[in-house]
Parts: sequence; C-alpha cells; structure tokens
Amino acid sequence: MLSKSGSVAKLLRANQLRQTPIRQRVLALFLEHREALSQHFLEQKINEADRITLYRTLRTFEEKGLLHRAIDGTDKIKFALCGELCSPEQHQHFHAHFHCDSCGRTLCLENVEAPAAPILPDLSVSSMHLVIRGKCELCGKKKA
Amino acid sequence: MLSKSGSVAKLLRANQLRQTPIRQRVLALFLEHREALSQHFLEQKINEADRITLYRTLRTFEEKGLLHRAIDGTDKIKFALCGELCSPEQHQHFHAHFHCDSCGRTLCLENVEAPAAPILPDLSVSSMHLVIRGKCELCGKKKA
DNA sequence: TAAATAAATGCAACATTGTTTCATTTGTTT
DNA sequence: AAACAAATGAAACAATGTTGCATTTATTTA
Repeated sequence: MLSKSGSVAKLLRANQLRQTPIRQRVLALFLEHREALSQHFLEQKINEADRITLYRTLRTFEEKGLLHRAIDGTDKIKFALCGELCSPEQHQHFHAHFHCDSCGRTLCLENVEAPAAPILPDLSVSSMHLVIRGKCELCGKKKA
Repeated sequence: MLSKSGSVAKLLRANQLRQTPIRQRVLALFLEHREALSQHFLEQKINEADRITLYRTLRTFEEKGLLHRAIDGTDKIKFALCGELCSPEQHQHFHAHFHCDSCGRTLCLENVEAPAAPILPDLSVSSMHLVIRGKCELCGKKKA
C-alpha cells in the first residue's frame, strides 16, 4: 500500500496519467477506503461517470501498476492499490486477501508472510495468493 | 478427490441425485479430467444440454457437497470434485489450486499443506485458499 | 408393470457485466 | 491560444447469471 501522504495528483503524475476528475475521484476512493473495491462500488460512489469509463479507468490503472486485482474467491473483480513493489512490468508476487462472506468486503492483508512455495514439479510459479474467508470484525460484532 | 473406482452412478446415488443423462455426463467429465472445469467447458463437451440445465446441475452438485468452487483468480467460476472431507454442511476448509495463465487450466493441488493461519485479530476465519499462478507443464514445454 | 409424484429439463425472459467502436470533449504541450 | 493526444460517453453487442413456468423424465408405490 502507498502512504497516505501520497496525494492523488502526485500518484497520477508519477504514473503519467492525466488529471481528470474521474481518475481523481477513483484514486481518492481507493486511498480513503484502503480495501479492495469493485467497479460496482465505485459506480455508486461516482454518479457522474458511466460504467464504461470506470471500466477503462480501472484497467488503465492496472496496466500502469497502480492497481492490482484482488483475488477473493468471488466472481466479481475487485481492485486494490498496489504497494511500491508493483510496477507495470512486475506485480508483487504474493498477495493475501481477506473476504468477509457476510458483508462482502475484501481487505488486503499486509503483514501476512508468504507461505513456502510448495514443490510442484513441472509447474512454474509466477505468483501466489492466499485467500482467507470468514467474518470481518464488523460482521462478527453484529452477531454477538 | 474421489477414487477413480467410484462410478458415476454410485456417486449420484450416494448423494440422492437422480440418474439423468446430463448429470452422468457432467460427473463423468469431472472424473475423467480431474481438474477444475468451467461451465463453458462443459457446454462445449455436452451439446445436448442447454446452459440453464448445466447452470443448475453445477449448483445442485455444489449444494450436495459433490463439487466445490475452485478459486483460481479468474473471474470465471470453476468447479472441482470434492474429496471425502467435503459434505453438504461443511466443505474442506483449505484448498490449493494452480492456474495456468497460458492455457487457462486450473488444477487442484492435493498435497499442499495448509499454511499456518495468520494471526488476524477480529477476523474469524472459516476457510483458506492458496492460489498459485504460473505455467503448467504443457505450456512450459511449448516454449522450451 | 403401470400410475402417481416429485424432480429435472428446456424455453422464455430479463439483469448484469464485459468489451469494442467511434464521435466528442478535455487535458497537456508548444 | 492552437494543436495534439488522450479521455470520455453513447451505442451496441456478447457472455454470463438468474428466475418462472410448462413439459418431460426418473423414481416410487400400488
């Protein structure tokens, strides 16, 4: 994850992207929420933009290495802010995400150590993802 | 995974499912391929069935604990045969899958040990999935 | 073995999402 | 301020997800 101090404008400039209102709003939402967001979520937050623009914005950010796809076991694509280790050429090769089956939120887990790569003869590994599912702290409280 | 000896008819009977041609063909394909299959793949293999029937067949099998969703990081849902540890009530809580970014196949990894669950205060964990991406043995050879 | 019945199937229909093309608008550069 | 490249929004279409309903079929039982 990027430091909170990184302003939206800076982030765009650093990635050679134009300062458009929609891109700024999208990035601001990612910085604000600090979790993996779906296009659906962004559409609801940004009424001005139509879904095609959002669709392309997300993929542009992905190409530039600003966002990565968060694997959470659902069939809905979600994106999350990349850390410094990601770049257009090479994304960080280990990610861990927590998905709440109750509210559907997907959180990036920062401090999870990569498990030792299993021995897989004949398979070449380029990345690993740990998907953890359960109940988040908010949904856990509701029940209690 | 179930033993190869388990015949299709037995599997259906054991799960209180009727012996219909489509269900038999679907199960046979899973037994034959031994990897996670998408509905799209099944549609192409079974021309007789329309997609709605397949859609419902897969979900019925899932409910019965015969199939589970294989998480492979793509946005396409894939199913795989469950082992003995899965049941309608409780699926095995750790799965590992390998996804080939080149050909799109998804393999179930049987012998991968579950990583130690990370310490996640306030998050209750119900399952974990390890998704490994890279190139499978077939696609690796092509390049070499 | 045939009738009864509960389940599976296939069709129609519709919602959502993914994706491309193209004309228009906008941000950036000179 | 003009020129240019890039971003946007509209239209359009494909693929997938999902439900309701009428028909067919597998199983049960008389």
